[in-house]
Order: sequence, then structure tokens, then C-alpha cells
Amino acid sequence: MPENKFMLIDGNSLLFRAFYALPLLRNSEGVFTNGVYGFITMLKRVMAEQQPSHILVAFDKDRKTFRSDIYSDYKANRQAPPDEIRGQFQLLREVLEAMKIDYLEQEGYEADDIIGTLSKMAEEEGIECVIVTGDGDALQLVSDKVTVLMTKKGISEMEIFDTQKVMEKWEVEPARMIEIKALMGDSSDNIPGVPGVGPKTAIKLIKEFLCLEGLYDKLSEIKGKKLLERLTENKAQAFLSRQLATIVRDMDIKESIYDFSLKEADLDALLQIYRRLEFKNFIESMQSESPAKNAGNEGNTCAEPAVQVLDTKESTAEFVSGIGSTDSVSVYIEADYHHPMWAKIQGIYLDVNGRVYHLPIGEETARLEWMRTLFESDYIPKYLHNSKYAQVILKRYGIELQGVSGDTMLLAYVNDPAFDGEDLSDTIYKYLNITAGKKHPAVLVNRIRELYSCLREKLSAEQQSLFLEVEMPLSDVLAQMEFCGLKLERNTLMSISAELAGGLKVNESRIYELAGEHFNINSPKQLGKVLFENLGLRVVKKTKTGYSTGAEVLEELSNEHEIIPHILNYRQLTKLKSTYADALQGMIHPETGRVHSIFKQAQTATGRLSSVEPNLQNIPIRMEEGRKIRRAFIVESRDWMMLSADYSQIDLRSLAHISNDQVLIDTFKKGIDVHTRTAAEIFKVPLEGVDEDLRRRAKAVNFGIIYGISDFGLSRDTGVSRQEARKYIDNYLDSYPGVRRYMQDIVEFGRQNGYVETILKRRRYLPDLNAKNKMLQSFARRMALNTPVQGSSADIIKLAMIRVHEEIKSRSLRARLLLQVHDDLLLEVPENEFEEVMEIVKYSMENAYELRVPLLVSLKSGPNWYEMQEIKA
DNA sequence: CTAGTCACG
DNA sequence: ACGTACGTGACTAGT
Repeated sequence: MPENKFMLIDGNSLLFRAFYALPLLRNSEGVFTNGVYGFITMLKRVMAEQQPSHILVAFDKDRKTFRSDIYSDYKANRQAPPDEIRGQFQLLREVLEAMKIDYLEQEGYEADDIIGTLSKMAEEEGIECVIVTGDGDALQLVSDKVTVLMTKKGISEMEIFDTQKVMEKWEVEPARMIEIKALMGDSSDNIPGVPGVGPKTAIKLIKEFLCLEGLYDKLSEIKGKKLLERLTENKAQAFLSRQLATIVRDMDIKESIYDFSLKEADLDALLQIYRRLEFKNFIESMQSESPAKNAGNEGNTCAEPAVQVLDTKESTAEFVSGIGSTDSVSVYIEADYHHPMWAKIQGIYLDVNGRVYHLPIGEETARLEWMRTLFESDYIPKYLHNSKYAQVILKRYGIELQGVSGDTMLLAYVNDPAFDGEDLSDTIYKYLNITAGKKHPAVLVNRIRELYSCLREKLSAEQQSLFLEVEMPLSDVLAQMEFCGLKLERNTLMSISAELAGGLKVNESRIYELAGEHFNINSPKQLGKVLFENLGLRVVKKTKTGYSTGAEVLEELSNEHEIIPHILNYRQLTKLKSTYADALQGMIHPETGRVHSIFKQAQTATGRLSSVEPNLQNIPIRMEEGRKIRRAFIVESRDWMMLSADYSQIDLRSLAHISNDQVLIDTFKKGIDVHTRTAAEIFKVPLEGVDEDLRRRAKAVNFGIIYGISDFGLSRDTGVSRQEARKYIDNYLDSYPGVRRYMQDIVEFGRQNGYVETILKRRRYLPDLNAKNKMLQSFARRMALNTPVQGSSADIIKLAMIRVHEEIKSRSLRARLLLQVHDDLLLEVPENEFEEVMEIVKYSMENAYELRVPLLVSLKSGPNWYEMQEIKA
């Protein structure tokens, strides 16, 4: 029989710990859950490690009435906990109830006191006791029988304290910890202590005098005059502090420790609350631990459907020929990698009218032929999740996927762009509330059609059009772009890399020379030490973990030490070398000699695309040194040309349209430079009187407006004072009253409806517009201001891409779209098609959507992505 | 796996 | 009183 082991948990300190250690997390109802999540994670871990026989969670009860009046005065000064955590205490209680873990709270006492009392009871019974807490006060309870497990930064690490460990760290017996606290105080607990006495002094004194009484009896022996003075002056406060720090160990508690034995959790109740909180990991681990218990109950978990394996050519041919246009087919491609240009197909799962079929592929790629007619037939409607992936990977095997009538990933994205629905099983879980226990492809493919219907029903008429007329056709365009890729010359990258390496070598040795030592310049930690400790430079800004060494900070210090410009230069060179010159080489596909980025169509909250593996939307251009990287991006062959087409000021034009501001509209209609016009308006000078500097500042204001301006941000980015920035903003809003109205209206709309929307009615939900927390609210406010602008621009260029692609296809041109960089399209075009394609692109982009202002596109062309020359209209 | 940094619109 | 422009992705160090 195992020995008894009693685990006592400080519910308050651990929940706070978890709350602050994890990023704010909410379920779809907006309930904050990060604290509970972290708490349970910790709980599971310590229970697995310690294997207790009895367990209890203690909570504080009623913070206003603590041990004594004096005590409550101090405690009342504590910061009120943020709103986001309060509700989590109740949630945690509910989870504990489902887990059948007892918890206790008692009027007028803190969790510590309950723990102190019960640990004493355990000691008296000779039972081993482990205290789990995030609060150092508990160390005073350590003894032969009592150990303390304390969180060590964040929640992932715990430090175990027994008597020996306490002695090592604090040099006194655990029971004397209260004497130390009495002297040094504890700011987090509002224990004052003796001012000017920190841990070092407190330890020294208590080691010598053992306790407060001993110390004050022999005050005359104290050496330092100042110290003596402080101790004398604060005698009462020291004794009070000790009282505050002392945990009560003799509360009147009715229960016996034997009442808190470990019990079996109520799995159904637990599953239910985990679902409500959307703790998918926990749900999955529950199901993998005991699948039998949960299988088939409530209809919420799903049994695996019967799967018919297609393993002969004849039976498959027969099966395929039996499928017609009235059937519903869902397709799931099982592959070994997430990048369609680098993955191998392992198998195909199909759902036809609710029955699941599996075609294993593996090495036998010839089997894909058996499916060709099904995949390529335009008239058999198919449903997929992320059809672009399937389209690209199949194309590599020579199969053109046709007849995709619905993509559930895109549908989920139109429904709510904030949800990360790339994973099919997550999406099924969210919308159908079904947990696909093992994420088996058969289970997943079996639910695609249901998911499709469920999501379609949720959409408004406009959202349906957005889905059917924009996202679905765009998926095709992007598939073509991904498959095509962009030709990248390895040799060019290699020589750039070598050049950078040369520069770096010189740079590096100069830095070591100036620093007087060798260190890793890439490590912000080591660099911070060298700059701010060894060289004694001014600390401008700190980060959570130490000194900030970002470019902004370094710029500011650039005149204070010769090393700084070298570091900035080093940073620039390493960035270029590692991220671009070197990394891109590894992304060149051996079979095509090109790089094939994935354009994520369901990623951003605003409706923009994003580009990964590699990210081709952030290839350097602003700085000449980096811009040279673009030399490596070349065209198909010598008789082709690169064509780039970018929208001029598309965001400000979207803003003009959405806000219906007459001044802004007038500016664009007359073709006046918008930054110059803004400068004239806010600085109250005639248009001709606007110089470069005024225009530059006005440009920053225009950007600020789009981003949801604050005087602070504007002042930081322009260098003018905050008051000055405020004045610019006020002048702007006076000059553009339509914009002011827009800013008010959109926030009000968002508050009323819970979301804001773009010109194509793409929504972004912003529940935080009504948050109590001011910071969350102002974040949401800025998103509400920015999203319709950024998102509408994204809508417009998506429409343009579809039109360009369609036009090229219908005229059987060889030209092709390569990239989209938010307001910029890049194509490669055979020379003999150049004039025609140029016109198609310009026309399609400028007429993609009719705004209250004209859209203007400027074109450039060249032999590679670096040498691009403006084409005059 | 997170934090810091920096590349782009 | 408090922290601040919007939207992304990749690399490196250091746990």
C-alpha cells in the first residue's frame, strides 16, 4: 500500500501566476481562459510527478476582511486584480468540481492560512506534505515532512524546496523566513519591512541575531550608523511586518485531512466544461487516454466511418464511373508535408454521398491516374478544405483539379477571419462541435460536406458573394502562382552572400576591438551586457527580459559610441545574409529552379494575403544594399520581361471612399499629391508652399490616420513633440471632417454590431470595443479604424487579380502572375505579349472596383526584379 | 517554444 | 493612470 502524500495547492497565487505567464486567451464567447488553462496544465504536471494520495486547493476568501484590521489596511492597498482574471476563479472552481478535487476557502483567511493549518495537521499525523504555490511566503512552512513546490518564472518550471534548499538559498532555517520578511518586506504582498533593508542585510542580521527580539535586544551591537537609525525608527513596522508575513497555522477547520482523498474525475462533466472553454488539447488527451469511455456518446465525438479501400484499377474505374453530377464528393489529400511543392501524396480519401473511400498511394503514384477523370471533370462538384493545396500538389502529378464547388477553409475564413481554420479538424470541432478523436482522414473527409452546409448557412448574402465570387476564384489564381513560382538565380545569391560575408568579417573584428572582447553580436542578451554594462552606455529602453538593443535605441545612441554604427551595420548585413542571401537558396526547387511561396488566403484578420516558405512579400527594397537581393529574381528566359504594377495610395483612396470625405475625394479626383495636400491643410500653407519636410510630416500623419492614430505614436515616428503631434491630428480632422465622422461612425458601428466590415462586407469581429480594460478597448478601436481601410484595399486587389488572371487565360497568353505584395502585382511576360498584357493589367486593376475616387496604377518593367524602370503612360 | 529583432506593405 | 500607431513572416539565441 502506497504511503499517504498530501498535496496542498494555493489556488490564488497559482491562478495569478498562470494568468500573467500566458497571453490573454479567450474562447469564442469572449470568456478569458488563459489562467485556468495554465493552472490545469500545472496541476496535471505536479500530480503526475508527485502522485499524491490526498489533494486540496485553497482559495482566499473575501479580501476585505483579513486576519486583523491592521492587516486589512495593508491588503486593501493592493492593486485590484484585472477584470480578465476575476471570472476565471469561478471557472476554475467548476473545473475542480468536475475533476472531483476538493477546494476550501474560509471567511477572513487567505489560501496560505488554510495551507499552513492543514500542513501542520499533516505533520502531526506524520504524513508527507507537498505545497504547490507561486508565493514565496510558504517557505516558512518547510520542514522534514513539508516541502514546497514553487513556480519559477512562468508556469513551465517548478523549483522544489526542502529544508536544505531553503538553507542554501536564504541561509536560515525555514521557520526564520518570517524574520527576514519582517526586515526586507515584500512589495508584492504590501509588507513594508524596514526601508533600506534588502535581502542581503536581512539575512546577515537574522543569521547573527536569529529573530527580531534578539536583534532589538542587542541593537547596540549594530555597526552601521544609518542602519541602526533605520532599525530604530521602524521597529514597530518591523514587528507588524512579521505579523503580516506569518501564516496562520491554527485555524479552526472542520474537515480532517483524510477527507481530501483523490477521487475519480467526472469525465462527462469535465469534457463538457473543457468544451465550453475550448481546451482542445485537454479534450484530445482525455480521448486518447480513454477512447472507450467517450466513443459514441452524445453524438459529439464521432465514430470512425467504414472505409472502403480502392486497391485495384478495375474496381476503382467502376467506382469512378459511377459518380455523376448529382453526387456530392468530398476530397482529402493525405500527404507527408505541408508545402504542396515539396510534399508527396500518400493517399486520397473520398467521401461520396456519406460513404468513405480510400485510395492508398505511397510509392505507387500511377494509381493517381485512376482518379484523373474524377478530379478533372468540371461537372462533378467537389468539396475540400484548402483546395489550393490539393490543386497544387495534384498539378505536380500532372492532374488538373477541376470542379471545386466549395472550400471549407475559405468559407470558415469569410465567416470569421480571426479563426485559424487551416486545420480541418479544428474547424470541424469549432463549427460542428465534433471532436475527431484521432484526426483520422476518414473521419475528417466524412464531415466536409456537413461543415460546408453549416458554414454556408451562417453567411449573409454579401458574405456568400465574397466567398463565391472572390475567395473561390482567387484560390485558383493563387494555385497557379504557387505552382509557377518565381525564377531565382542561385549564383547571384551566392555572390551576394560572399560579399556580405566579407563585409561582416571586417565589421565583426572592429566590434570586438571596440568592445574589448569577443561575444555573440547576434545575442541581444550578450550585446546588451557589452553596451550597457561594459561600455556603460545610456539605457534608453528596457524589454521584459533585459536591455533593448533594437535599431531605434541604437540610432539614438549612435553618436555616443563609435561601436554603435558598426553594430547597426552588422545587424543589417547579417539580416540580409541569413534571411535572404542564404536561406532563399535552400528554397529553390530542384525540379523547377524556382521558388514557390505559399500564399495563405485564410491567414490575416483584415483579408490580406500572406506569403510563406519563403515569404516573398518582404524582399528588401527600401535600402539599396538589400534591394540588390532582387537581382537574383529573374524571368523565365531572355525574351521575357518582368512587369510590376502597383496601386498608388490605395489605402488612402479606400479611406476617401469609405469616409466619403469631400476634401480627400477632391484631392484624388484632381490628381493632387495627397501628402502635399494634407501638408497644405494641416500646416495651413498654400499647395505651392509645401516643401519636402512638410510633405514628409504630412505623410506620417496620413499613415497615422490609417493606423488609428495617437499623438504618442505620431510623435515617436516623426520626432516632433507630443503636443505638436496632437496639433497635427486636430488640424487634420478639422480639414477632413468626413474622416472625423468616419472615425466616430465606424467605432459606433463596431460597438453596435460587434464587427466592422470592408467594401465587400468582409467582417472582422471586435468584441473588445466594449471591453472594460482600456488598453484592450483602444487596441480594438485602432483595429476598427484600420481594418475597413486595409481590408477594402485587399478586397480591391483580389478582384484585380481575378480579372487579370481570367483575361490572360481567355486570351491564351503565356504571361503569368507571379506575386502579390498587398498593393503590387508582379508578372512575367513574353516580350511579344508585353503591350497587350500591360494594358490588361493596368485596366483590370484600375477598374477592379468602382470607388468614389479613381484608382491609379503605375507600371514598371525590367529584366529582373531589381532593374525596374517606370513605364510612362 | 518564446522573445527580440528586422524585412515588407 | 497607462501604454500606444495597422497588418504580416523568418531568423537567432537561449531556454
